Amino acid sequence: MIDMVSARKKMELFPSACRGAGLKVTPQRVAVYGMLLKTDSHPSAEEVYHVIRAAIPSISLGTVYKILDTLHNQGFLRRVATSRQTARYDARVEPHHHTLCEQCGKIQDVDVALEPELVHLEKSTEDFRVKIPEVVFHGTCGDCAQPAPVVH
Amino acid sequence: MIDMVSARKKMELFPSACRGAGLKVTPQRVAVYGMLLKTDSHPSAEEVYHVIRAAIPSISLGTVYKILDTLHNQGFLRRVATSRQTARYDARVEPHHHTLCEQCGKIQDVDVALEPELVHLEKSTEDFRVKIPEVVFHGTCGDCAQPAPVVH
DNA sequence: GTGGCTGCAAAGCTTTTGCATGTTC
DNA sequence: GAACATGCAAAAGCTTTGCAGCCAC
Repeated sequence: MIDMVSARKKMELFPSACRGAGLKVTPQRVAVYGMLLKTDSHPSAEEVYHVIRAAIPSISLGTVYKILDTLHNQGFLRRVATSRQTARYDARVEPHHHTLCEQCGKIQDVDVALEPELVHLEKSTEDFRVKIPEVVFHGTCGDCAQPAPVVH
Repeated sequence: MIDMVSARKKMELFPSACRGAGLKVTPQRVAVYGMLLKTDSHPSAEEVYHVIRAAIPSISLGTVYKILDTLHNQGFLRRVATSRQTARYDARVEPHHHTLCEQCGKIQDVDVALEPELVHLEKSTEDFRVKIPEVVFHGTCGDCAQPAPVVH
């Protein structure tokens, strides 16, 4: 479920945040960031590309990759940890966690704070600076758990 | 740090565990599994391939991929969650967690139980069957945190 | 002997790179 | 106008697939 208030705020701040980071405000960047703010499906680069093409038909997949990389490096986006080949993106940079369906790859948000344990864990990892602690719940989603339909 | 006692036990049980799962016991499989038991570096398929080649020069990369896939499907291996393209493997299937260096990709084990919180988290995710809860600590490892050496 | 496994090569998917052109500031 | 971003195409990286021959059981 998306927090539209927070999403709108981020969208409003985006242009000045870009300029503050030395990035130019292009329609492509705005569209990619806006799209990621409006979804909770943690799309891949390819999925972002297909959605953006509806609004900006001239955009290229390579540009989408470059934008995702730039926004990730600047901290506008998170790359969700998965055990698959394809990168998945998330504009919610606030601490939260994910379920990952090993069958279909679906990623869902898990909004549970992990404070007391986290402090403990961070202390235990000397020689490593933790930026984002993320719990990945590997498993099977509701759709994939259902018995396969009988084919006659 | 590797628990050699546990690793030796697993190696001894491997042949019968394979047969029990309907898998044949081939030198290639034994070598791949044995190699992963002896390391805590969470190697990629390519890295496994290079090590195994020293013992079995005829092995091919495709075979390594197939073996890793088979052993993962049968629960002998975990695929570690990362935010990179390359899959990383772990023969320690018992619950434990990882640090992930966003710079160099290094993965290290974090051995802290997460029991009380986990129960809480599992309850909170209806419609999803959790198999493995894994904490990924995204951040920067000691080597990458060091200031770049001055070049004259 | 049979079914499954290996080795090889080709193909597929995801991502990166280089460069000319276009756009933001 | 300068610096940066885009679009395009080629290439690189990782993984899967198909098939003939081989091996474990």
